[in-house]
Amino acid sequence: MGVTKIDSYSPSVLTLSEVFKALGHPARLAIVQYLIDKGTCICGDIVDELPLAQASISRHLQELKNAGIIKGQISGTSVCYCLSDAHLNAILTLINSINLSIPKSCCDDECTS
Amino acid sequence: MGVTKIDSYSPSVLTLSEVFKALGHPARLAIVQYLIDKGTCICGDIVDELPLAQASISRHLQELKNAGIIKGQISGTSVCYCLSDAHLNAILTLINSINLSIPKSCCDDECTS
DNA sequence: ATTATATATCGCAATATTACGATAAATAAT
DNA sequence: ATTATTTATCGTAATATTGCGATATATAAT
Repeated sequence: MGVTKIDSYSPSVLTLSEVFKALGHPARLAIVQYLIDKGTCICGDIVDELPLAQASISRHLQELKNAGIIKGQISGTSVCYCLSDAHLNAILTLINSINLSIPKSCCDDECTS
Repeated sequence: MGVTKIDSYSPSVLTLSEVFKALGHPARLAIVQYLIDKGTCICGDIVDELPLAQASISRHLQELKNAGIIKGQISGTSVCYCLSDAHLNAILTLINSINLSIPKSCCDDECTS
């Protein structure tokens, strides 16, 4: 995160920003959307889905787990992941359903730059 | 973002992950929460609120603007910022109202590590 | 026991982020 | 015109993130 002054923020802001940060990478968001669609996955499912090495997928899954977004259950040699919180599922489908429609220059006529 | 393979994701995943990424820093989330509370701010308001230099606050405001989360309107020597999308406000208050309750180890008894 | 399968971790290189002071730019006030 | 005031940008150093191959670990199958 660069050189963030992590001690200067409230715990709730820190926790919530960690959740957003975890969702703020396209690979991890794609994993979450896969879970919204299919319910569960194992690491290999995502390896087949995204153009990343197995080690990289595993790292992304760990980060989602650390942020509390997914949880994993060991099942034989594999680990079955799912969304850890029903609220999160609701939030994400809500966000997806909304027309975010964010043009890169939202207000060129009234903004500084 | 390190070495992300940015060409391998759908535009919607990329856009949405950029929004999350922008919210994924405590200073920027604190700015957004300030805007939810007060409606508007100028750069100096946030400089008084957070323990960061003016240059750093300005950079964070630019990033929120680039992600389409806030917009700014020039007013004299200052720039008045506000949330750019009513939906976003709704999403954020929703998220804040939900008991996210994300323990760091959500499922130690069933997880790999 | 050996081999196959699945996931996690290590070590490294490339890149991105963060923060700061200094400075530029642009309007407002005297 | 000069001086404040406010925000944006530049340059730089410190740190974090990302991705990969290689390897470790752990269960399942033969």
